[in-house]
Amino acid sequence: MSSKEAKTRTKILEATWKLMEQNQGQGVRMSDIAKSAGVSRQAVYLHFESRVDLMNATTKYVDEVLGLDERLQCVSDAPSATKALELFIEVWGNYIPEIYGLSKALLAVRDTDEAASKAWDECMSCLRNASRDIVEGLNQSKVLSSQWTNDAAGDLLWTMLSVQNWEQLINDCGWSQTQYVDGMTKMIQASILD
Amino acid sequence: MSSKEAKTRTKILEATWKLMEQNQGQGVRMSDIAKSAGVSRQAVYLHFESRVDLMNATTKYVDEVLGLDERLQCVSDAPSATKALELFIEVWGNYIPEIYGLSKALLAVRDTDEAASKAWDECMSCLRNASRDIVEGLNQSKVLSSQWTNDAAGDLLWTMLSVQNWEQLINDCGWSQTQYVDGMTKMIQASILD
DNA sequence: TTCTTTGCTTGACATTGTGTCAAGTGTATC
DNA sequence: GATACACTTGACACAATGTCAAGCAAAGAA
Repeated sequence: MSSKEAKTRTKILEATWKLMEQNQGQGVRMSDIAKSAGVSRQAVYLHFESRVDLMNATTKYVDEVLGLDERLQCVSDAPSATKALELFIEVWGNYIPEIYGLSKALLAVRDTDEAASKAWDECMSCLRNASRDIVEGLNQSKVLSSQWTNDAAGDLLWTMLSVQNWEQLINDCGWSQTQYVDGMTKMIQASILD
Repeated sequence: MSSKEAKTRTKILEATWKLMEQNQGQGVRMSDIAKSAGVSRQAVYLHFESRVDLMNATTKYVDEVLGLDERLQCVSDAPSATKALELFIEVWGNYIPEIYGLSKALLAVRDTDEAASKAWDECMSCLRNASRDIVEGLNQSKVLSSQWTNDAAGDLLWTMLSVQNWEQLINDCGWSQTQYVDGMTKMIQASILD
């Protein structure tokens, strides 16, 4: 019964995800995760090498479950490049709250751990590539502001849509989710469109 | 000789600052700081309650030494609101690299420690107020884009100028310092000016 | 049914870094 | 010479990660 192993693994991943979101990525111990998953602390170490390894695996797991790629599908199907930009901001902007806790946890260890950094970058590269594609589309439709190169506009778009900016506007400035999406859309349109 | 006490205190603060910048705020232990300051580890605890207390004190110290307020003086003296915006972005943008290491360290503990959060917010409120003032000036000069309220534009300006955005553009996107200042200026002008 | 393997448990232990405590040292000052 | 002060020294408590070895219970093979 090798499915038992997989089941336990999934239980641990689910518990990790849940706790990370509950506590916004802060102060979640290995023993908390084990308890929440209904297994011993050591069982966690039988499935994952270390805390960082577990977090990376959880990131991958969450990514599969939530399916950002599929959500971004509708962006590719957009009738125009400008509409694609709008949809992109909306889809990603509404995705952030779902992954916020885990993101925070990953970002916190990113600086001290090479593997975590890689995991985060991998996750982000999806967004970065999407940003580049959008900008490329805008450029081909001749609506990209002439003051930017494709690369610069892509970097800016990607940076503006960072989890940290979302966090700052929502948490520190008290913006609502709709305010965020609307505001970001207006701001980005103003800065990179002609 | 109460000046000896102050001297030791300063030595510790200087050592903390130096190590934080050297290691970009990561993996700096109390014993490292003590050794670098040339005092015993316990001496550090005689001057500062805890690690977080020390970091907050260092933040204050650095703030005094570098004098952001004075640097921002030239912004107030600007001949026009639009020029003030330009100068603001330049002064702050060039200030970031000087406080980057310490900022990272402070941001890292911000989520787990109330006192650190307060210290950071206090430091940021200076920038936030400046952002508000700039926007207010732009509004009075009738050059603020009509799509924003004063508050929203202030929040956006402040968010765009975050240390994290600087970090992402410089470290992840490989922008140079000049590219950052120029890019930010163009982007912000495009988004909040008429 | 018995034997073995597999997945997990249990409890002990090493390690690292923070923070505390108490006794001791050296040195200006009265 | 006595005193107070700033710091040192070394031991300790504590929390969290990660390791190790022995054991247990159930599934599958003989």
